[in-house]
Amino acid sequence: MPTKRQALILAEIVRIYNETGQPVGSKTLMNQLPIRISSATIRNEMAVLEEDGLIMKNHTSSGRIPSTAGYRYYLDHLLQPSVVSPQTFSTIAQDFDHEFHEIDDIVKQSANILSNLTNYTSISLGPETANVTLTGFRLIPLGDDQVIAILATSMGSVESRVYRIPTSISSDDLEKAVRIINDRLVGLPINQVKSLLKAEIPRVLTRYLHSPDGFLDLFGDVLRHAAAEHFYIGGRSNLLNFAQSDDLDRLKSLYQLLDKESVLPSLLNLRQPENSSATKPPSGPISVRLGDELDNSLLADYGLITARYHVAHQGEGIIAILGPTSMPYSQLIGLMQLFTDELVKKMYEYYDQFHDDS
Amino acid sequence: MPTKRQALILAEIVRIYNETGQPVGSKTLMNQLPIRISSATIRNEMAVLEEDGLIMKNHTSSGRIPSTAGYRYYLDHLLQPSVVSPQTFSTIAQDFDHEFHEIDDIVKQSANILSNLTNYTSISLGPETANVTLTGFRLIPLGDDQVIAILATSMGSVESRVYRIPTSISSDDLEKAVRIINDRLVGLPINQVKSLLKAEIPRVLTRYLHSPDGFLDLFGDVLRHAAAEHFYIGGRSNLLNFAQSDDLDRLKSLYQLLDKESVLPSLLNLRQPENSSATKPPSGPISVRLGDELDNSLLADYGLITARYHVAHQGEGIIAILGPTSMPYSQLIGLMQLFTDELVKKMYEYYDQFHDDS
DNA sequence: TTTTAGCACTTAGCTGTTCTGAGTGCTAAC
DNA sequence: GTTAGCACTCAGAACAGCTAAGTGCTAAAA
Repeated sequence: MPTKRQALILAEIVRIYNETGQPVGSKTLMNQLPIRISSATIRNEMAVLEEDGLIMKNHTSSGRIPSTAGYRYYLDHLLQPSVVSPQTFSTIAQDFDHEFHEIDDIVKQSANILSNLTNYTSISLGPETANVTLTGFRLIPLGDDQVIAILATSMGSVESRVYRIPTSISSDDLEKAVRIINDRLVGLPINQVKSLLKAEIPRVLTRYLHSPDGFLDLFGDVLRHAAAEHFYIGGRSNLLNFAQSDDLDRLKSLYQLLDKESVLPSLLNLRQPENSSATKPPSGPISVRLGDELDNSLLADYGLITARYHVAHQGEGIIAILGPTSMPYSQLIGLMQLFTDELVKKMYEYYDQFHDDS
Repeated sequence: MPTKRQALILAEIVRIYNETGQPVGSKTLMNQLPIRISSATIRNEMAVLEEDGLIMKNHTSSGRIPSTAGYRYYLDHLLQPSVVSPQTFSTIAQDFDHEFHEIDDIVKQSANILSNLTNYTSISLGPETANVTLTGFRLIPLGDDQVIAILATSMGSVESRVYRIPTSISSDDLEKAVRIINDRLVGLPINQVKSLLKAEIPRVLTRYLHSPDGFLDLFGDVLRHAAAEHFYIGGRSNLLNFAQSDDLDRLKSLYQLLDKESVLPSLLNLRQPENSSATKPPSGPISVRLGDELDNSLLADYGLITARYHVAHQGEGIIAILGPTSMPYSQLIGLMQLFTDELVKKMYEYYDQFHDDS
């Protein structure tokens, strides 16, 4: 536990290091600190901070930079979000000023706006599909032997995919199957639909249809796509802004990491393993995880600012900023608060068009 | 015009430089060349090649590397495609061994396969939509006041998008409008549909509908999306493989360039300005353009291998490899020939499912 | 007990020098 | 026309010296 003065010094080191990118020495601190103490005193205090593992030096006679633990302490105890400038505010409002046809377009656009605003990479995931229900399933024949399968959910999201009609199944049977699906499954949560699809539905269909397999594959496929979480990543190329030029290999791996949809959920701390007290979910709508906490060696020098937002009747969405450990957290967190507010507003605007009954 | 021996030396320089990445000196050449001549003779010949602008040196006493003009000459006169190894062949066949539901999935996959195979970045564009016709348009109501608009083309491609029903228009009118569209436009080439949409259709609709604007916007939007060329880019991160670590900024610009859909057509030499004899379209199905020829200062050190392929009744598709000026062209061109063959085969396989009448 | 001035010490990074290896251009002989 | 030989050039590595920034420690002052 650092003393109050030590904390002040730590905060100042974080601030200056963020501004300059250079290690901070005792003299610089003496000139910048609001209290009048000598550089020698600061050196003594810094020695303590270093013993506590909150700051470190690159070599014996260099200034200090915050360690990951130091950032952690700063984030937990010292940081206060700064207020966002009015023009930033109006930039956001302006960028969102489109008419969106699909919720995913909003999510996608949010990632782009945020990465433009911050010059970091951002990851956006729309409101979760947890308690979303199936509202309809259609098969529309298209020409010769193609159909388009359309699956609609209570979220207003629509998944449509094109299939070849399995030759094993008659169009009569298809109609029957669609009717059965709609009769039995509309109104149920997607997750339940998924599990029913494995057990009950095949039994029911076999009773009425000759060979239900082709249809089941088709329905399962479109369902899987509808239920999948779609992450949107904005400003990938911003990763190049702060990469040291000597680790192109790591950078490449990182790029490939972001393209793998499978790692993003764990990165954003979804699907937490149940009793892992090690990395417990951060509290509060905005949280920051640094280095090791991201559970990926590639991200040792990175930080992730995650903001969760709630959309009534829909669930929780997430938007995050990925950048170097040293980011201007104070500004960014202030920005994220405002940003999610605007994003949620836009989403309500979108949903209100449909669900006036909510 | 280099002599035969000079050409031999040039080809060898290209080969060795591609293998080692290092400038090639006269002694190395003496050991590698199939003919027995001394290093001094080689030096004399190289002096001539340098005068002709085909090779150059980094500094007074370094080995030679091929200049862009040298590569150009090599490509036009000396290169012969090498034969692809059987295991590469089977890798390609294996990677294509999926059942694809949409033509765009094949195009997308082709970009991924090619970039994995070559460790370069690849750009893929499906068969052009030039003589593709509209085969149907549907509006399917979804719940409250959403519709999904579906536009199908003779290529078997389907574009579906979700819209809010414009409040200005009654569902009765919508049905009428859809009927009119189908009666008048089905069977016409997409391009013609586009132009009719600007002139005739609005007039016709106004006769039958109260306020056709909302519908026209909607139809125009889905049409625009259906007619747009969708480029798929595979292996973006491979750009990092051969980037000098000191030009991160250029690299970033390049990344952003590739994300701009608007520059890709000109990069692939589509929509050639009519009388530009400067960069005349390269002949043959596979062509290579280098440095300046790409008309983009960011690409001064890059080369683009473009392969065109023809799919009967559909049009021309393009797939390209983007890499450094120094690529193993011999292998890559051999590979591209095989690859497009496989790709075309796959596409016929796909289309044959629908158009048995072709 | 805390703070401060002073000083010896450390280190990265810059500068300049030297040395070496690879390669060239040229000349004179073959 | 070809080759051997030689002087010359240049990048890059290795090394030393210097400077600027910063540290830790000690002893005196507050």
